[in-house]
Amino acid sequence: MEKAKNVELTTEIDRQLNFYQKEDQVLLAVDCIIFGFDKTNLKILLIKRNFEPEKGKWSLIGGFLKKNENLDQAATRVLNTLTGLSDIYMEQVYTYSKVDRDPGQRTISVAYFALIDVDSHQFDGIQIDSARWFDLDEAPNLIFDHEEMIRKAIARLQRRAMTMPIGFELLPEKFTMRQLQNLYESILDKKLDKRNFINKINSLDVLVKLDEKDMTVSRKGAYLYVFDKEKYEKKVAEDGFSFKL
Amino acid sequence: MEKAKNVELTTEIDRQLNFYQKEDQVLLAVDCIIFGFDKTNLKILLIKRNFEPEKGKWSLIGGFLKKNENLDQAATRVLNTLTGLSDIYMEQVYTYSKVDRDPGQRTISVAYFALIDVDSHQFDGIQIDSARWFDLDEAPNLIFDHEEMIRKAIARLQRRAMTMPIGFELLPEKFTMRQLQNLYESILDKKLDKRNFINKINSLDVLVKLDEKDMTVSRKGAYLYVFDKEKYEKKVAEDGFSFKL
DNA sequence: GTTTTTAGTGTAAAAATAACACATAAAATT
DNA sequence: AATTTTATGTGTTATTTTTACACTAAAAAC
Repeated sequence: MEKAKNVELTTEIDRQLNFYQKEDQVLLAVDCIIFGFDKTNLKILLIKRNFEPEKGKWSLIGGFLKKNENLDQAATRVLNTLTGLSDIYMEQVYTYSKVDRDPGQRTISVAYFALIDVDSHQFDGIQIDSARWFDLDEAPNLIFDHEEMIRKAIARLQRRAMTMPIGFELLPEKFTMRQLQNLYESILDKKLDKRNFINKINSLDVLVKLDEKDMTVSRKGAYLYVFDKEKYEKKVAEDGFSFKL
Repeated sequence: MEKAKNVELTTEIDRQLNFYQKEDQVLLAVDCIIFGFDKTNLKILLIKRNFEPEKGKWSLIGGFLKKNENLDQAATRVLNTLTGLSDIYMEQVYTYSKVDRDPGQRTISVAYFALIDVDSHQFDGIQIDSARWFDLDEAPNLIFDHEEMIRKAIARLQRRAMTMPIGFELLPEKFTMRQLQNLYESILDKKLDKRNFINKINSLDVLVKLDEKDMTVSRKGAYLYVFDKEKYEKKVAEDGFSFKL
C-alpha cells in the first residue's frame, strides 16, 4: 500500500493508513558489512569516522540513498566510493529503524553485506587511510547499532555458505582445499574434519582440480582448485544445491 | 554511517557519502503479508483498494511509517488498524526500493509477514468488508511488487517453520495431529507421510496430548494436542531447536 | 640422511531419514 | 442388529547420511 496524495480520503482507515505528511519523510541510509578473507581469517572492514557525530569512533561504511537509485545501487555505490571495487557480491540483510538509533536525527538504515577476497583486490579508493581490516573477534566497539548489524550479517553469511557457493567470492580464483576449509571454519566458527570436508566438497562436484600446485605454505605443495561455475549453474537448475558440514 | 548535517565536510568521500539533501528524504511504507490457516489451507489476506492509485485492485495491506515509531511498531499498528488484532507474530522480511515501484511517487516499502489462526480470531477491525482471505494458489493479480513480496515471504515462512514452532501461531490452542500435518503440508507445499510426520513431531517432545478428542471431522474422533511453550523454551536454551521433514 | 611439516587418502559405526500396510473405533445406513 | 463408511493410530526395515578416526608420502630444511 503506497501513498494517497491529494486524493479524497473516504474512510477512517484511509485516514489512518494512507494519509501521510511531509514530515513523515525520513532519511534512508545503507550500511555495509564488508567481509574479507586473507587465506586464513575472516575479517571485516571498518573505518574511523572523521566526521560528526561520533567522530573518531569506528563504524561500518555507509551513505545515504539518493532519489534516483534503489538500495542495491546505493550499497554498490557506497562500497565503490570507499574501496574503488566493483563487481562485488552484495546482499541486503535487514532494515534498522529504532527511533533513537542515531541520536542526532531520525535515520533508518538498511544493512548490506559484501564479500571480498582481501589478497586479490588492492583498494584504490579514497579514504583507505582511515579504513582497516579487523579479525572478527577483535573488532572494536562500534557506533549506533552497528554491532547488531554485524551479528545478523554473520548469521546470514553462515546460512548462505551452506546453500550457495558464496564462499568462492571470498577466495582467489585458484585456491587449495586447505584454504577452502579455513574459510568454512572461519565462517562457521568451528573446526571441521579434514577428510570429511574434502569428501563432502568432492561429492558436490563443482570444483576442478588443476595440475598446478601452491608451494607457498607447504614443502610438499598443495593442488589448486577452481570453482566450475557452469557445472554449478547446471546443478542448481536440476537439483538445487545445498549441503551440510 | 549516518548523517553529517551542518558539520564541515573535510574530504571528498565525506562529500559523496555523508552529505545529503532535504530532497533525498523518502516515504517509508510497510506492507503486511498476512498468512492465515483455517484447519485445512494456508491463506493470505488481501484488500481491495478504495483509494488511488490503482483503486479497485487487490493489494497487501500497508501504511506509512510515522516519525515517532519504528518499523515493527508501524507493522503492528497497520495490522491492528485493519483487523483489530494485536499480539500477532510478525517478522520483517525485506525492503523493496525500485525507483519506479510505485508509479505515483518515490516510496520504499518494508515487507512484514504475520501469522493468524483464521478460526479463532474474529476481526473487529474497520474495513473488513473490503478484505478477503485467498488460498495461496488462487490469489488475484496484485499491484506494484506485492506478488514478489509474497513469494519471498513464503520462502521465509518455509524456512522458519523448520527452525521455530512458528506453525503453532497459525493453529488454535488445541489441534489434532492431522491439522498440524495439513498446516506443514500447506506451508511446505508437499505431501508428507503420516507416520513419519507423527514420529518426527513426537520426537521433538514439545506437544502435550490431551484426553479430549476433536469429533468434528471423524466418526472416531482425534486426540487434541497443545503446544508446551515452557518445554520448548527450555529445549531452545539447551540444544537449540530445528528439524527436517 | 634425518627431521620437520603439511598433503592426501578410506572404512566402519552410528544416526537420520524414507518407505511402507493394516487394524480399530464409532457413527451412519440399511 | 448387521454392515458400511471414514478417518485415526501405530512399528519395522532398508537406505542414506553423517561422524569418527590414523597413517603414508612428498619435499624442503637442517
